Amino acid sequence: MARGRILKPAFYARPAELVAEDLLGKYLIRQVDQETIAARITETEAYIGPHDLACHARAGRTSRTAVMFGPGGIWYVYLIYGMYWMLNVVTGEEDYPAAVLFRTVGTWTGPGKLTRAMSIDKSLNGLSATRASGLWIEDRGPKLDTEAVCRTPRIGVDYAGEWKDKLYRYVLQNETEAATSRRKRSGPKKTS
DNA sequence: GCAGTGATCATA
DNA sequence: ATGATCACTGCC
Repeated sequence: MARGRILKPAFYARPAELVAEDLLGKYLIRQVDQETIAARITETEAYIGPHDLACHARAGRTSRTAVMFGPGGIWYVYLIYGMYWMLNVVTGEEDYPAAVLFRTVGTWTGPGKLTRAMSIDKSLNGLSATRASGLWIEDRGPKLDTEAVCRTPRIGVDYAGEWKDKLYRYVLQNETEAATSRRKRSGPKKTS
């Protein structure tokens, strides 16, 4: 049963950038038979609409992308490289295709590893993320004061022209990690 | 650095 | 029907 507040459709019926950032620190809950796994969300990516050349919906509505045109708050799950299930949640209003990819939850780094660990596959495609059944997301309290949101370009979208550099990847870090990232980004300091 | 693996999509 | 392309991972 839910130990936190289940995120409602209104949470998802917003632009993907906002949903992607707000999902950080929430919990992804998987229930199969009597077993429940809960994992904190620490890395997401936003695919913001048909004009976003990294978004699957750039080619319009196809059988694969049809669920992206559904209402916010349903799962979009697809197979990549013949091996890995990618978990996304649809965002925005009905008929506007956009989604957020789950890239890291709990201790599983990488979108393919988290779906394998949580037994997530195509059978969840198109189902609701807003009911305590199978797979859903809960708010179990605010982010820690020691945590910060870092934005970077998305992974694996080099083909997307100007869209490959947009800062649509969101990572939840503690302050120490965030400071290290900032230092790396600004380059090594001159010492003499 | 690159192979593995299969659905999806454009082209025909 | 065929061939290219992947929102990845693990091993070299």
